[in-house]
Amino acid sequence: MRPKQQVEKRVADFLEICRRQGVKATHQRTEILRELAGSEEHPDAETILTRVRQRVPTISVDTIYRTLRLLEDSGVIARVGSMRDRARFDANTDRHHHFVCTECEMIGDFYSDAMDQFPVPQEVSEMGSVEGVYVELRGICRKCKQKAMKTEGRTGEKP
Amino acid sequence: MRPKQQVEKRVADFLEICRRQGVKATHQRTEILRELAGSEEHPDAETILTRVRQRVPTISVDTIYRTLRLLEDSGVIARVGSMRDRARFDANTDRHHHFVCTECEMIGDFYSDAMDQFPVPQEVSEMGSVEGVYVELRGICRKCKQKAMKTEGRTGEKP
DNA sequence: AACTCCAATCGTAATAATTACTATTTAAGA
DNA sequence: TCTTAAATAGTAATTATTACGATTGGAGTT
Ligand SMILES: [Mn+2]
Ligand SMILES: [Mn+2]
Ligand SMILES: [Zn+2]
Ligand SMILES: [Zn+2]
Repeated sequence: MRPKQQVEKRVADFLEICRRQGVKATHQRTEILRELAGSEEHPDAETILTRVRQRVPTISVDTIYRTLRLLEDSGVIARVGSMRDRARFDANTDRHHHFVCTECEMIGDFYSDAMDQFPVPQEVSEMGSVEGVYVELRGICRKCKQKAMKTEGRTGEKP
Repeated sequence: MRPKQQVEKRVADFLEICRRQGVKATHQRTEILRELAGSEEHPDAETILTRVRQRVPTISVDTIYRTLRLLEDSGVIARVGSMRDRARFDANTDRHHHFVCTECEMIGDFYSDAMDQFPVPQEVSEMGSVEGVYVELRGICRKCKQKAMKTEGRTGEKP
């Protein structure tokens, strides 16, 4: 849960962007962004739908997906989590990267100047122009490791 | 197109793995790997299907997807290209990373010791244990840039 | 080489995420 | 308040991927 103040700042910024881009600042859009901006867990579309429904009971899947695309295109949110069955979303616009648990799909943020300022290799410049870097560190999270330990113990040599 | 010699080496290695793991070295599996190992373009499942069909006309989608999963699980191939609508596959098992064109989805390999030996930040160690790094440099490839130039010229100020 | 057996394949159906359609509603400017 | 085009809700369509059940064939045995 992110601080309410920050969340409302993000929502206000979005309303300004709507005005500038000439798109309507609807209740649905506002609530979807508010939900995402308040979360640190990079939820998927269905999770966002379920949660926003508590406040806007008639909201539709179409609106969820359409709004997420709109927000992504405006640079207000990003899509994270590679090659999984479902997309995950992120309202954190600070330059950062992700740790992904391959077991439970938990996604955590981390920051690294070294990674941000990584020099683009020659061979890449020859392929095209680089506009963004996506880094994902993959492994097993604390929680899943502990769970594995317990399971191992249960099937172990104890009488 | 990768050299035929290298491709056949990869296929032979796979046949050995089949023997060790007690799974059957079928014609279909061999041809799927041969196709993928011979390509440098990180094809998707449908592309692989189309191409393998030229040599094995009756091969089914099920076999393609099932085999790709088998090869991935055995570490013979990898899945690349994040958060797109379809998965892309890679038979290059050398440690390397990718440049991805956001326009045409072209994927190119690059190598970087610096990126491979990157120290894992403290905050990540606290989240869990890192087992792999996935890096994607995103941008616009040469070909797409030239195409954009031409289109711009056509709609420009020339009489 | 013929025999056996179970894993693998084929053709097709099912699933699940995402996108599209259309009648209805609503944000926002006059 | 009135107007209007954009946005939404409810539902259907699309698309990648996975599952199913009948049939085939790889590979070990005789
Ligand atoms: Mn994040
Ligand atoms: Mn590659
Ligand atoms: Zn986990
Ligand atoms: Zn391109």
